[in-house]
Amino acid sequence: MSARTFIIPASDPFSFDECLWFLDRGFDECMHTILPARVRKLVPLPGNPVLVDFRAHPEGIMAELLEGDVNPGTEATLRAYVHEWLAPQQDILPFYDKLARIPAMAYMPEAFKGLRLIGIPDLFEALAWSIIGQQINLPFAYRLKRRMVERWGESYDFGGTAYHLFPAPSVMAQADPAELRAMQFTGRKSEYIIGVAKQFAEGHVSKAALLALPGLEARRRALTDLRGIGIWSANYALMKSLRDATCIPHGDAGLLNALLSHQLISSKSDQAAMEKLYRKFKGWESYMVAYLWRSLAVKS
DNA sequence: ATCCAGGTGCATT
DNA sequence: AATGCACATGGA
Repeated sequence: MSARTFIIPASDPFSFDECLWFLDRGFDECMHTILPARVRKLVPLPGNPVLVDFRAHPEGIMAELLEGDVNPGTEATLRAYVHEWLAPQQDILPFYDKLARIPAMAYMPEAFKGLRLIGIPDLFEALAWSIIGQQINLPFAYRLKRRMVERWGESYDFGGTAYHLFPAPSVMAQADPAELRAMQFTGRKSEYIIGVAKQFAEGHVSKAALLALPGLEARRRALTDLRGIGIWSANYALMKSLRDATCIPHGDAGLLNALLSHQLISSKSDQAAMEKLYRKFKGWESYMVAYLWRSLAVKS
């Protein structure tokens, strides 16, 4: 009999509460369920989805398998998944040193202590989500995602609560764009999502293939070659799914607002100030963005 | 009402 | 290479 409870160690500083904050920002999120001091998620281990309960533990995170079969490889795969999702073992102290050098951001290591960049391990999910979120407000984007997930994603009911997997590319590749359109996706977004799904289903795109490319620029190019994936979406997916540390979703509405509110730029077109700031976060650009996004939730 | 939302692709200069 | 525009709808 295999263990059903795992301790996933974290490197200091790590805050499970900050993870929960991100996962529970008041949006209609359908990919996990928040309970007091814990989050439950259907984790898509290959061929064997498992329902996992995550909560804080003195050493980091405690993960408890609530439903699903435990195989010899389950623990290792689950640990790898959590690393891609929450990165509890990433050493963020070098990033905090950089924050401390920017007066307007020097409060962040204390205010957001232990916050990690929360990832989206499934590359197709990250890309589809980036398409959904283009040029609309977040509450509406979450509503669209829920409609798509509930219509095409695998669903499991545990104790009266529905848990979902993000729809597989092979399923979305066969979807009728008119159905997405009827769910208030734009006609264009319907085409984009189904088109990207087809590229996955036909084997032209995969996370492994993207990782095998020689460098960031090649990866960016491979993504922006997809119709519907512009530079913003490519950088978003590289940051959230491949956990590339150096990606900035240039032009992002939230990022620009955060830069303005911290008076780090004088206007949304102040490219010079942006580049000057970004240079100071070399190697940690993605974390800089994540923390600026975090700051948006703090009332000014 | 009006403007802005986690933008992108395509047509026109 | 730069600029303009449609896309669709919700929230403030």
